[in-house]
Amino acid sequence: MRSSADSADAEVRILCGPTAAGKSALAMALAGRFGAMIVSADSRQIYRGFDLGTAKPTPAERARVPHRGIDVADPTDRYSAAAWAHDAERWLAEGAAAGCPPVIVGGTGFYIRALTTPLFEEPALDLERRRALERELGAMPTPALRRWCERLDPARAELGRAQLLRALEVALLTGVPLSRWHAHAARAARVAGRFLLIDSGPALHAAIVARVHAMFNAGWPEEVAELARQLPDDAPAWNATGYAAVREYVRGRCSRADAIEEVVIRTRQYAKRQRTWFRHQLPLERVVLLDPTAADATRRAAAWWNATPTSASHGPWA
RNA sequence: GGCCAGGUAGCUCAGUUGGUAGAGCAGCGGACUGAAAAUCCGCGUGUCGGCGGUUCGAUUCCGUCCCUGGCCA
Repeated sequence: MRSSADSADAEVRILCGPTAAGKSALAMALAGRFGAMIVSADSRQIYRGFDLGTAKPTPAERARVPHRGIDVADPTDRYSAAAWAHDAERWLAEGAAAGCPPVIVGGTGFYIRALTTPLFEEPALDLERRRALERELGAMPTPALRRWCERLDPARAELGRAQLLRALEVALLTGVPLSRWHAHAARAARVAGRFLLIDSGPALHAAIVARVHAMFNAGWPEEVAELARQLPDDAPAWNATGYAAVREYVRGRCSRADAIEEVVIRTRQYAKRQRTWFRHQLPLERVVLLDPTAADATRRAAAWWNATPTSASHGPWA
């Protein structure tokens, strides 16, 4: 049935969910079965050298299944959701050209949404003014930023520091509040997606503990010691979960046990934020939930893979 | 065995000159348009170690017992 296969490919398949839930293993299984290409939607796996602590696919896995979205930025670079969405369109086209149906796999929901629901069309910003402004705003305490934002773009004033900085930057550089840009400069989506939301539920906490121990045993501290030798402490890649704690450990400022405990806590908090994000930010009618530890998980994942866009919306709910 | 210091939220502790208690961390919920593994917001009933006594009223004062740590035997 040629036509049904074509329509199934019209929407890109997206595996998402909290960290350590088992997305990668499932993606590898699906890719092996359907000859797919994996496109990583992970804001930390993009950084070269940050391997063990980001649970990056191993060289062996990358030899077995073609991957994109890994090792595409230097740890001192500031990557972005917009950059990922732009690059991802290219990667998806590469997969199609090679005859590999692409599957997006990752926990960075914001990146994925930037692809399926594009960010607004940003006007060209004066680079020099932007740098100067960044320096000035960066030195201000968060409450001051908030007060200023209440004047320039009140709709954004309740958000976090990073969002306040962005709102002020856009308002001051373009003369138009960011929330107004959002309302009037929307872009049409070029990629539609359907989602398999992977979550192992109550088993996730234990899985995180096991994974953190495995990372330490695999030589994560050695990786961090080497990175710390080469990179400034404020390189953007360092704010990957746990890396700062492991750096403290390799510098002798805390015990191995303390570092492990800290990383476990940070990872759980991260997984919780991801759950909240996926629970509220995804288009529900395009989402199928799956517990990868369930007995029939592989069968159900394959069924999701083969479902046409129409049947996906009536698909099985976990 | 004796002396001293403690026993209050999951953890570390504060406090109540007697009117049943609150911080940090953890946890839970939420926000999220070019830093997103980021950045923020909200949420605190717990036999105040047990049992007696004094008191209108005890987590607080007294007695006793139990537990933990330290010192002395």
